[in-house]
Amino acid sequence: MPELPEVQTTASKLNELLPGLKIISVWSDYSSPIYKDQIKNKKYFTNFEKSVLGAKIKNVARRAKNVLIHLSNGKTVLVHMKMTGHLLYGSYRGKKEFKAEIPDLWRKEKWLPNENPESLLWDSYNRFIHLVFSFSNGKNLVLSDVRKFAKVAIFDSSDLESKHLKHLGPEPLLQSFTFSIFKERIAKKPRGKIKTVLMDQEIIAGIGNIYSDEVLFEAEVHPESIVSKIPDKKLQDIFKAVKILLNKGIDFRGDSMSDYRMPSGEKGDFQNHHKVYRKTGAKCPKKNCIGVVSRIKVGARSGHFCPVHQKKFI
DNA sequence: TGCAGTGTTGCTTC
DNA sequence: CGAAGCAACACTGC
Repeated sequence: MPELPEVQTTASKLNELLPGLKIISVWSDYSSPIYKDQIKNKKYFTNFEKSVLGAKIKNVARRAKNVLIHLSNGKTVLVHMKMTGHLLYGSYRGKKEFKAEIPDLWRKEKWLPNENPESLLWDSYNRFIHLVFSFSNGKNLVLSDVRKFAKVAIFDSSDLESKHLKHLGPEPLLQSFTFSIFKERIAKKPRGKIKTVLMDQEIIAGIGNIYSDEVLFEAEVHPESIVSKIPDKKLQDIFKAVKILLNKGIDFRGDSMSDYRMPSGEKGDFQNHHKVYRKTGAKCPKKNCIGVVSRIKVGARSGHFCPVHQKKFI
């Protein structure tokens, strides 16, 4: 779910909506175990609150699968949505005034992201709201998360790349991410299975289970192929497919097969364009291929592929 | 009814 | 050292 295209969609939308807004209050049920860093207990939350209150949003960006909310005071709020986290922007029943106690009410009543009637489906997610920023314009940014894996932290903006995001691999959609860089990165795991290596955030940032399956289908490489055994020609196909599919994911505004939603609560569309992901038993969509999509465990994840035309290099 | 499976990451174990 | 397993959590579907 939130892989690079989903996080990019969220960050881009928020970057249209939030810059210039002033944070006038922040609420969180900090007893929740999700706030691994500063927001895990009351004392830390007070510090978090101090750092964001009164600050203006400068802009919102993405690095790997992290949403980065840069503030005017030199701080950055980092949000990782993990499996089921959502950043939603909207109003509480159109009320202008916000009171810090209101989230308890939201859990029972209605949250209307962006006042979009279709978003009523999100009513059922009210009780999973764990963090609320409210802004000078009467609107709010909330983090809802059923499984409570999402991570929120605040850092000095200047420390981000040099310290907190240092371990991450390069951004695959940058021009500077060339074929030779790609080869250099995956060569760090010569004995790894290609699907697992593509999903390793320290090797390349942003690819997860959905896009790795789709990339390998496109490149016609079996997910269990061993990195060092894959011929150069095939590596080029994988490299091209990474760029194509991540861009396609962004063009379709993310993948909502599971429960990813945009900040408005609307669905993305990439789930309607899968070739193999969660298509077990379907006929291989490649022209003239007689294969049937099968599913195997690769590492601890399920991988979907066509056993006929995706070649295994071992 | 019960249990396997679900997008991610990071810690523990071997 | 690297790779594999599993935990964090809650819900869905077979």
